[in-house]
Amino acid sequence: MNNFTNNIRFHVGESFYIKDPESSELGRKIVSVGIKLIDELGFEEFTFRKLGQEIGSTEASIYRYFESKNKFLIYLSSWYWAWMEYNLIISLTNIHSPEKRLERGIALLALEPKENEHLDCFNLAGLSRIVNTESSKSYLTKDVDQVNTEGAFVNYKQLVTRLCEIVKEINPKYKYPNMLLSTVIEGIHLQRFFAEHLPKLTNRQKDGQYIQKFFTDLILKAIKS
Amino acid sequence: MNNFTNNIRFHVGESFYIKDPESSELGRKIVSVGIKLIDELGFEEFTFRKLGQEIGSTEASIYRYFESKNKFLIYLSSWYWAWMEYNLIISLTNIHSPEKRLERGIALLALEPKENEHLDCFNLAGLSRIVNTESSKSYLTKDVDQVNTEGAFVNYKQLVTRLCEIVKEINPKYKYPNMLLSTVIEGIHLQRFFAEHLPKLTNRQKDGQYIQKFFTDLILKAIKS
DNA sequence: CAAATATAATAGTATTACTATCATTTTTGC
DNA sequence: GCAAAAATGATAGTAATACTATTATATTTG
Repeated sequence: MNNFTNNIRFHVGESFYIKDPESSELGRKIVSVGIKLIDELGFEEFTFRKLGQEIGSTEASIYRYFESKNKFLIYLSSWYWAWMEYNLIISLTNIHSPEKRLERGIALLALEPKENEHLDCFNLAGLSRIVNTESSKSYLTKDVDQVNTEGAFVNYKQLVTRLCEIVKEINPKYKYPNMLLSTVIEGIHLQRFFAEHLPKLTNRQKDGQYIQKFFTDLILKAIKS
Repeated sequence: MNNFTNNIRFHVGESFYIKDPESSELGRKIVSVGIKLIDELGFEEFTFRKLGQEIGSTEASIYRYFESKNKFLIYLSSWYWAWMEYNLIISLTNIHSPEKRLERGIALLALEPKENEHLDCFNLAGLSRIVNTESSKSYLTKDVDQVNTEGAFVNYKQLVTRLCEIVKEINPKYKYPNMLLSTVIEGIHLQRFFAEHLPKLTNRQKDGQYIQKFFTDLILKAIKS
């Protein structure tokens, strides 16, 4: 059914939780219902109070796991990127052509997990929607430099770096691999959002893979020398 | 010194203000100091109370101009995009080659206005930074469909449409002009932000024009048939 | 100059984003 | 099996936010 072993854990920097939520029943409930609530309400309307009520616990208990809802969001995003990197590694195993590797990478980034697929307490479809819509709010703030030094974005940067290496294999002279990859990743999120809410900013096609195709085409043409 | 006449006004949909801020001294103060405060504090920390104190007025008075700080942000963004469209029109006058037109369009989008340049009560450098960093927060919310029907994004969409037309001139068969342009516009904002705060996600170069060059290169390669 | 309108001053409400305290339950180490 | 430690629950409290309401005072306008 799935490729995961029971032993794998995705690492999130310790600055972003007070107590590891994967270490207790309550912690796992906070994560699973937290994902559901952010997905339903949006990050602005989501509060620890509402989450407490939903899981039959209290605000105070949640604060023993996470310092703030911003750190909770960073925690979730970081986990997501660690999980994506793992997926990437698996998806690229034994694929040798760098073009194929890059294509597969984009495909993975553009893929929306199936509803109800989950890994431990993480609902993947919900988490993917959250990262899509909410995660930019974790860096578009005045404290970005602070949380960055605490490691909020290492998992994300590592994934970008990994994909950049493939670009460099294809064209070592290409001057903008990091810009290209970060533009593409954020662009995928944005286009997914636009397709649903601001369709005049996209070119939706019957073919469900058009976002992936657009970005694959974009990236491959860009790095051709 | 500048190209603007005293008679030009940029149109923002009426849903986004209660009373036209350009119609009174207080209104103009709200806008000019509002821009300054959002720029300094970030949108999350910005409040009407702080703005009231800063301009020697009260929260209640500001609420007579704007229903909420979200609508204020939409107002500012809409004004910005109307202004950008006007700039674009001027910048493209008498330029006939569509490639040149597109290049100039990107250059304009990537340009950061000089400090202290302003048009009426709008400080352009500050407003540009706000649009860069904060404006995505006006659509990445659960009420995006509602504000969209009220016209929050018409000015933005219109600019995208205008640029798409140039793309279609160059290659009428290109399938993704809207995706390409919205990706590029948002990408420019993102890369500017990354250059300052998350440099590992960019490829900063000594040449101050590298963002513009990257996106021009990207877009022209993408639409080549 | 009266009437209309805009602004200021003040107060109030429900909610948020926390922190603090203390009692109770659960876990653990011996 | 029990005491000590740790985790959770229950409750309360604070400062700030995002507003709304009321009334008084300026300012504009016909």
